[in-house]
Amino acid sequence: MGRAPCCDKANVKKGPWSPEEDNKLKSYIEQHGTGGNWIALPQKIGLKRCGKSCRLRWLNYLRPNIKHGGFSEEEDDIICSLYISIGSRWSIIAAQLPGRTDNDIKNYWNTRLKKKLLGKQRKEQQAARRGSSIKQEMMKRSGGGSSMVPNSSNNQNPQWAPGLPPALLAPIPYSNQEPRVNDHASIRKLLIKLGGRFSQDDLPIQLHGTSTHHFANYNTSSTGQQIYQAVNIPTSPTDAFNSTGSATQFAQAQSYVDEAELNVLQGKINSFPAELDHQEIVYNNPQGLDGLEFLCGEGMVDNIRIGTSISGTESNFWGEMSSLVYPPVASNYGGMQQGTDLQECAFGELRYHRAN
DNA sequence: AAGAATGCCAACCGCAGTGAC
DNA sequence: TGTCACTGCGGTTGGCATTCT
Repeated sequence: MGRAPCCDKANVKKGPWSPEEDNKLKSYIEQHGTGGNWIALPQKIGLKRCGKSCRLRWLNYLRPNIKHGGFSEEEDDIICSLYISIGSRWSIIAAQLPGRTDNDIKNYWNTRLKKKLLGKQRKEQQAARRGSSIKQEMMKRSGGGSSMVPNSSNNQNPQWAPGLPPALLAPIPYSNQEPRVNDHASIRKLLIKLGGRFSQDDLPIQLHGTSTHHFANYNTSSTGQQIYQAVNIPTSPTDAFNSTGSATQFAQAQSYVDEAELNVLQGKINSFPAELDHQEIVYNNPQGLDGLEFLCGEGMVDNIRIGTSISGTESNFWGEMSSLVYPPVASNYGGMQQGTDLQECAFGELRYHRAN
């Protein structure tokens, strides 16, 4: 049985909104609120629009404190980091950028940011190509073994190596002659760069050590591996929050600053089971990798998607992978394990938005 | 200067989740 | 417990603006 249409399509206006329509909608909502029923709203105010259309217009354009265009580099970084972490969950990403809408971010990603990263990837490929030929030449001369597995002597950043997933440590088979980003150093550099400042062309890579509300700090563990801590961002809210739809509410919390709603939200967050870990989150979110082929090659993503490494081991791969992918923004591993910090962290972010 | 190509963004569409009954 | 209506989300499209040839 098909679903009944939400409105009479024949009598509904489509296309761009006129200033009159905007005024009607805006003034009504400002005075009366949405009334919790978007479908009925256009009839109430005499608009020949679908309720969904009204909602979209309000959320994406008429709502107060909406910012359009002019994305800062910090916002770029946040978007990229979150995209790597959680994929195209635009509403969640938007929740981390006050004043931005999911539609705005989605458009920005599709039209500019992705291309920007692609451009960087191409640069990396070219650099990697040059680098690998030099490396090969050196290996020939020294008669050395595998060039793909880094070790402390040839790794520019030996501290980073322990966190490498097997798939990144192993050579990736590829069929065509076009060199892809399967060169370890290139992947590492690219991912580190993606985890750091996306906007800067030149190394050295600058990680977020400065205090922003998203990237508060990162520490160095006893093993020397960098551990990132996101103070305000919950780890993958969609999956981290339970199935009551609270992720959606979290995403909206930035704009709906009604105290009652915040209280409801806090209740949901407080009931959140915090035992989920990164592995589960990423494992259950294979679609989060969609579109990332351009970052590390399709073969890599396929391997990631099916949850197996080149070596055939699955055990620790996701944990390692997530530690690689998550870092700058969404990782609060310790907090997740403790099962409490996420709640505080999530609500801290809400407080932040509310304060703004 | 004009047409074509590309970029950009607002809006639409359809699906999935959720709650009410 | 099942059905239905509503909401929210992500993908896609249409059309205007800008750039290129």
